[in-house]
Amino acid sequence: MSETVPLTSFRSQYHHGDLAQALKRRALELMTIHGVEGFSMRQVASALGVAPSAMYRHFGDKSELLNALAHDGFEVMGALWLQRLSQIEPHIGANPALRSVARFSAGADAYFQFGLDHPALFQLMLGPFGTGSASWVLQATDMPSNPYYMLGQALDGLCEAKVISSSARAKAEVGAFSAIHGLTCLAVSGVYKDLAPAQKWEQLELVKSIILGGLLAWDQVQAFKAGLGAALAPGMLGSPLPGSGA
Amino acid sequence: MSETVPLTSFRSQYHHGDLAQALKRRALELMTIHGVEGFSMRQVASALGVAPSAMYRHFGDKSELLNALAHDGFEVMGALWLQRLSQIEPHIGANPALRSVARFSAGADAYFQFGLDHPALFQLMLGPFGTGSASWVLQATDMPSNPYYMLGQALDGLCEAKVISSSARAKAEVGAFSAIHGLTCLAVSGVYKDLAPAQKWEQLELVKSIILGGLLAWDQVQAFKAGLGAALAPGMLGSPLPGSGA
DNA sequence: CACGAAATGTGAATGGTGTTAACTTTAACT
DNA sequence: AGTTAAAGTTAACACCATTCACATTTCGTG
Repeated sequence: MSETVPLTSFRSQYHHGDLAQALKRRALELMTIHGVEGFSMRQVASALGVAPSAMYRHFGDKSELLNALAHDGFEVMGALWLQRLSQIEPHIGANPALRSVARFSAGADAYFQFGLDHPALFQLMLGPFGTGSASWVLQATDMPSNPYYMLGQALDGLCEAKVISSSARAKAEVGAFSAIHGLTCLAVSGVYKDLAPAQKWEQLELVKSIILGGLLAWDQVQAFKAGLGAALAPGMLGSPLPGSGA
Repeated sequence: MSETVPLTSFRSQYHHGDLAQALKRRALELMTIHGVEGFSMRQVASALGVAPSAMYRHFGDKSELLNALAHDGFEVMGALWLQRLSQIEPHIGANPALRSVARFSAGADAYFQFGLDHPALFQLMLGPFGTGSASWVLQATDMPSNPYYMLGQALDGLCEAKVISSSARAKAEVGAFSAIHGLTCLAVSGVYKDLAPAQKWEQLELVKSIILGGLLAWDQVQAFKAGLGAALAPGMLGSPLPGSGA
């Protein structure tokens, strides 16, 4: 009986059985160790005992491999998000308002935790690397495992539970995502990167409070800013002043 | 009269007069064009018509050059911040509350504008590059041209004008900085990078509203979260759930 | 079952990179 | 003027991504 599928787990010589997969695994390992910038094709090839040129049968390019890694990373993040949601489910009671806040909070936790657990991968997915796989996040708006989409659902929940007004809901995505993403960046590879994990989680708590408060007080702030706009010269607020220099 | 300072602006041959400076200028130009990752020592050397090894008389390392660039960048950002402040000064009236809000807003504008104007430099200063010059921001807390320090002053202003409570002030830095930094990252090299400038500035307006609202409603949210904490299992909120997988 | 075709891996080579070492030229200071 | 240190040069090393011609293995099909 000749099996059509190659099932030998260790390959004696020439053919590896399932490179591409092994390649991605090793690449992720090495990237986790050496960071995104310190990552090299030749290293992963040699770590698998394979010629560097062999990789190009499976990934036409370095960026193609990194994109594959990033794509897988989004699914891992999405799974973590869902896992967090189901983990809190038995404990969040029946109050719709509290439920919606807890689910929003769990989502933020998932995003943050993913960054802390997989800093290099996070950087690859949402940082300035990988041939711009980040803009993918905005486009596939209907796909789960898209953090932007999942955040939107959490905000919908807050709105339906009357925790935030629908006018706040309409504008909430950018601010909420910016704050959570910004803190994650700072905690992973920025200003806060040397803090202890417990402190990082406390900071996430602060950020979530700001977001929630900002959405709660949305209409109040709009009124405030209207008064401010009257006090300022028109167009002074929130526009690029001329003469910035290069 | 033999001048001790070399004042010839064009160097005929061997000695350049003031490399190091010219090096930094060219490096910044090339980095602006090719991005941080596409930046190369040899390119800047050849752009100046100089041997690659000549650079190492002035910068012991690539990272040393990048750090010098980042350091200069912080001063440019600080200058831009001050410039924005002085530009709005004649227009913001006498109302202390409105004044403090306008100054906070101007600071956020400066940070954001710097990112849009100098994306590569911004990335170098506060992104995952440059041998961690980012953590410098937290340390030199008394130095002007430190955005974290300047943001702190803006928040102090809001507190003194009674726009936000002192308890909100005490916790405000992280959330405010995260949100502004996060949006700047996303606009420069992330999810929002392909949006038109006007749209980016609108988004900054949303982020500022969230921050301001979050600080305004701070105490209200703390009460809310206290109720939420009672509804949830203890320690469920804002802690890394176990079993995240690798 | 055999045999050609397609898939997969190898070795060597190209051009680019950061960095160093030994050497040369210029400026600076007695 | 002559020594010394600064600042630049050439040549080399090790590493990198990528490619091309070639070798081997697997698969589909006669």
